[in-house]
Amino acid sequence: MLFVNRNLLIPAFNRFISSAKLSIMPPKRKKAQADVVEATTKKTTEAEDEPTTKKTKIEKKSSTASTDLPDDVDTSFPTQINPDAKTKDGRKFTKTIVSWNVNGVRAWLKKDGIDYLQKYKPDIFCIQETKCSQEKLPASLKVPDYHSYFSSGDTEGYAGTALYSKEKPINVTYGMGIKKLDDEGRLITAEYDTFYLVGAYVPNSGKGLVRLKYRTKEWDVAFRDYMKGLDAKKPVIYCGDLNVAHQETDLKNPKTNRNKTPGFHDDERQGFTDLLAEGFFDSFRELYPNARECWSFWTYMMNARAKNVGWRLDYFVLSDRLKKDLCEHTIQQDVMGSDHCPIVLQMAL
Amino acid sequence: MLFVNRNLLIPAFNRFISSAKLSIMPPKRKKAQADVVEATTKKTTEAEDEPTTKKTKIEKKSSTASTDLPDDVDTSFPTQINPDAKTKDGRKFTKTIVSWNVNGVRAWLKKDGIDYLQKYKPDIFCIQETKCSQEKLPASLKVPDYHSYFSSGDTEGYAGTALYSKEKPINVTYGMGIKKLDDEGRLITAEYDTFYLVGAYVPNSGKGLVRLKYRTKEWDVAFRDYMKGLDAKKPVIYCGDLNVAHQETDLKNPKTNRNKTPGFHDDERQGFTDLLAEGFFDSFRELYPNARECWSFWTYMMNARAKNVGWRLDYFVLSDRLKKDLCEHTIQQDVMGSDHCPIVLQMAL
DNA sequence: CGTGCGAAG
DNA sequence: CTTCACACG
Repeated sequence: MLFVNRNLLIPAFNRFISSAKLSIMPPKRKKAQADVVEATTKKTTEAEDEPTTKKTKIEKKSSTASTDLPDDVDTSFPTQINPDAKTKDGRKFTKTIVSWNVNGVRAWLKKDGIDYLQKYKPDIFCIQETKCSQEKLPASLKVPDYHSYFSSGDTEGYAGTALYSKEKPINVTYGMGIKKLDDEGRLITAEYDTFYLVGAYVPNSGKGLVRLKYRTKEWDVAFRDYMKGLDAKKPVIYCGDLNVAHQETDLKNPKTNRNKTPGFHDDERQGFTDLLAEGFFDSFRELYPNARECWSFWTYMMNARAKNVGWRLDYFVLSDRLKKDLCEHTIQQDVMGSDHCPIVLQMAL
Repeated sequence: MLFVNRNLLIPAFNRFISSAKLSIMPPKRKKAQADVVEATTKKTTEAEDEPTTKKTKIEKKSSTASTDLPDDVDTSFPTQINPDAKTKDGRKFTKTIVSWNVNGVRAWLKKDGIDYLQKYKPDIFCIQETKCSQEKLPASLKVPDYHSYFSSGDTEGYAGTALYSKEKPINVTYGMGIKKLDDEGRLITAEYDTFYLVGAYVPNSGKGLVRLKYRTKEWDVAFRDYMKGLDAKKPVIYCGDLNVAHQETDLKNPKTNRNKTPGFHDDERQGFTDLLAEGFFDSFRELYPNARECWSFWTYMMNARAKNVGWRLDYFVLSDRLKKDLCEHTIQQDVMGSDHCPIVLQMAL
């Protein structure tokens, strides 16, 4: 009969694999990315993440970095969790916290994303962009051994966050108590004995930066106050998709994206700087100031992940007084299931 | 690594097959359908195609039909094209004409629907519900040996028809010359030496029959006039998705759908009757007045095709004076790629 | 259920 | 590119 040509299944199956569930090959890191040759028939769409520079660069020995560094400086960072992570002064970690923008919790579920919990058993698991109203949350999101909390906004299928916790928090709150900023389900705060855990999906400034003002003048400002308030009571662990690449080394193409693409506008970067100035630190950069290609996000467009053209948008930002308890920060770049990958914080708390 | 469990691929692959490209099993016809047991956890959604009757019917020897007939009456009809089809008076067919509602020409293309042309090489091939504006028509829709004509409406991705012809028609027109009815790309007329070929996607009356008036009082009325006009000049072959099940034997569940579901409202049926009264005939019923389960459409919902709960919505309606040239009418129920299947007319012209 | 749109990222 | 909403069938 028509359509029963079994041979047709092979390429279809391959397409199926590469498109959907799983990727066998992790993205190549630490390889000369400046040499990646652009497709010759490049449709000048938005050039978002692709530099238009085609100058035949003189090859360097190990030109892995988007910002140059002497060859003897260690630019590496961990992408695999260290089961023996310790603080500087030798105390072993006691808590594992994960943050992951899952880009649609229902799609992520179909890709068996939830298995992550079974496999890595973090103490706290924050996810962003659930894109799912309370009513439509699949039952399979409930997981044994975890208390779970879901926040969804007013607009169906937009934004939304969730928090899983082995230990039942003392208290869980949603938003920062400001109506205008709390209607998109972007913020969950869990209070524990010795710290606050804040999971956030910071508003994207939008195409054409149409929402830049809302993001920087409203959200960032109010959120800074919110963090100060918490920090005055207990130290804070703040994590999530912060929708900003702080420095030039936090995205592949700083030159082409600066003040053009949401996530790398000077105002967004300044907002992050201002937050840190209030007594917080970027735990990843604390541990790996010279790390390069440390992306946690690759746009689905233009094959960015395969080419490792990415951004670091996901962070653990901690109260300064937690610095002594910091053990490790991992970026699990080979875990698939979203356009972001999970980031993992290990603390001795 | 996570997500590399090869065993997970098997069910995923099965789901992939059954959902998308191809179905290995043709729908079971001519089997006792009245005995099909309803799923016990039946969510009373709309009961559209499912009778709510659960009375334990007394089994009949061969209760294939939705309307009862003596056991010795032939209720069969061809689902495979007859390469030797002849007229009543023994003249072999010279022309093969196919009509198929493809439910999105781009999705249909991905399912290799276009291969149908290579395989069956009809002289004329009419498709409905292309759901594609002119600009977005994929290049692969152009096929060697065929002249092709595409009509698309004003609203993106809605309705639309096309016509392929081996022989170049004398003339091709779109619509019936009435602005209000011509803005959805529903009608293509090709003039040949000895006949007109009209391919149509008749407006669906819509959920809640919100568009019943437009369909019956405007479209049906105007279209009858249009047909009369053509028929006055040359005999007409009119085909397409007429969005009506004419008689009770033209759908699985006449009782539950009558005057409720679009396609089986008395006004729609009357419209069809009125058209025939102008000097046309339903070529399928002419050849197979007692045929049962002769569906050309199964809703994607409720597993209707697997259960063979369908409708005959696709027709070849011919000018009475073509009756002598009629050879065969096939309903290719095992050709997949849409929620409709192709219907095939063979004529000695 | 499945197709296509349009918004969002 | 991929998600989701919504419309339509």
